[in-house]
Amino acid sequence: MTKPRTRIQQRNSTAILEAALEVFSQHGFRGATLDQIAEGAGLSKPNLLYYFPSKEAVHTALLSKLLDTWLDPLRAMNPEGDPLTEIMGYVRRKLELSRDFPRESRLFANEILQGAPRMRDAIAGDLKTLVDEKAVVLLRWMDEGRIARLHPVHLIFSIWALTQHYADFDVQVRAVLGEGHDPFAEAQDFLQTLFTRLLRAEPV
Amino acid sequence: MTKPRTRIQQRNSTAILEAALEVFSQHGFRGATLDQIAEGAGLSKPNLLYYFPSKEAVHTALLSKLLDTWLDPLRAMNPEGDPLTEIMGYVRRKLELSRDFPRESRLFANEILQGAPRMRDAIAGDLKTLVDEKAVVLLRWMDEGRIARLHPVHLIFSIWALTQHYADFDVQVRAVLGEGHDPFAEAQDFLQTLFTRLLRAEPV
DNA sequence: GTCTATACTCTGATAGAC
DNA sequence: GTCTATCAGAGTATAGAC
Repeated sequence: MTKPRTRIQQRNSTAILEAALEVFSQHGFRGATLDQIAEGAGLSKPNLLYYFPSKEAVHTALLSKLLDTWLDPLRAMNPEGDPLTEIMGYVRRKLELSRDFPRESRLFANEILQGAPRMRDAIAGDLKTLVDEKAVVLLRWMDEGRIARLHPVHLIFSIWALTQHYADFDVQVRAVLGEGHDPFAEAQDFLQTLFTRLLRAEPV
Repeated sequence: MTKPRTRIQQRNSTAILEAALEVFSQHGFRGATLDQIAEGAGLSKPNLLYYFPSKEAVHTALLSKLLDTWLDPLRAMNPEGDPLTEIMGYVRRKLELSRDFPRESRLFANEILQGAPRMRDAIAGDLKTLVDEKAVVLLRWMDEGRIARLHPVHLIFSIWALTQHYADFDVQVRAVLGEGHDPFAEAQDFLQTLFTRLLRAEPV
């Protein structure tokens, strides 16, 4: 169902993927059921399987759309820009992704938690390539003394960990903060401060 | 099966919980099956259900042991100690937990990802209480000018996010780093640097 | 205390009427 | 393109022999 032609097909395909995102992101691949997805999409189970040949196919369709979106903010980090501006922009965009697409974040988290059985290649391939490329840029900035010296790949990990935490552990974050908080607004401030302090070039 | 009496019961109970940890941490509650757990424990499925009345009971037994262990490092942060030493000690111990008990970390992550259906109370209760208590200590240290001023609860979140990332996203971390790395040793160095820079009291 | 056999439900997937 | 009916297998749980 890669190229839906009619409007009905378009609508149902979209409804299925939307419902599947909801279910897979909450229960993981094995914990999700076609019944739940079909109900969420307002279709019968056989009708769902008319659009996608199997549960696996629905999941794969979701994942393959995901990685690209996920990496866009890192791709957008400009090697020719101002280091601190570029890195802070990356942090901000990544946190916005967590805020606006928490289910996608959790879908990804579930996949990695389970050992990435359906994403191993993409991670060891496209993802690693992009990170290596950006690590070179970060290293150059460090060599030029424009940001503090740190392990560039772990620096990227730290951005992932801190931003995704607010999507993946949202329930815990809200429970611990208590009432009357805006977790993402506070996180934006906090991470701004954190990375500014971390990256400020050392006075030599 | 809270108080096993014979040695066989002790051994089987332990084997079940060990196997269940393996399965639940990888597939989440709904994705895990008693078949897998029974096989891992070397028991028949009915025999497993002799020790625990239901799948739910096995899962609950695991979770209730977990939270305490998980909070110990934070509890151990001494209000009377040297601020930087205490916080860095907490970071180190938390990362060691990730390294030594990655399955427990993933079990916890799965539970939170799924909206913490079986841990909501514990999180809004014991966990929040402990965090609030330690946040007061951190605030005092900040007021005394002994560490930099930051939102204390988000500071704790950042420690959780950064340390748990190395357990929960282990597959991704290793894939991106490539061969010839010791993720946890590198993380120890990296986080040491990160938090030292972050917390160094501002020259006023 | 432990096992075999089995009841019963859920799940992914298919067949075939409309 | 969509539905009803249905299947085979997996899933949780129980009964009852030993």
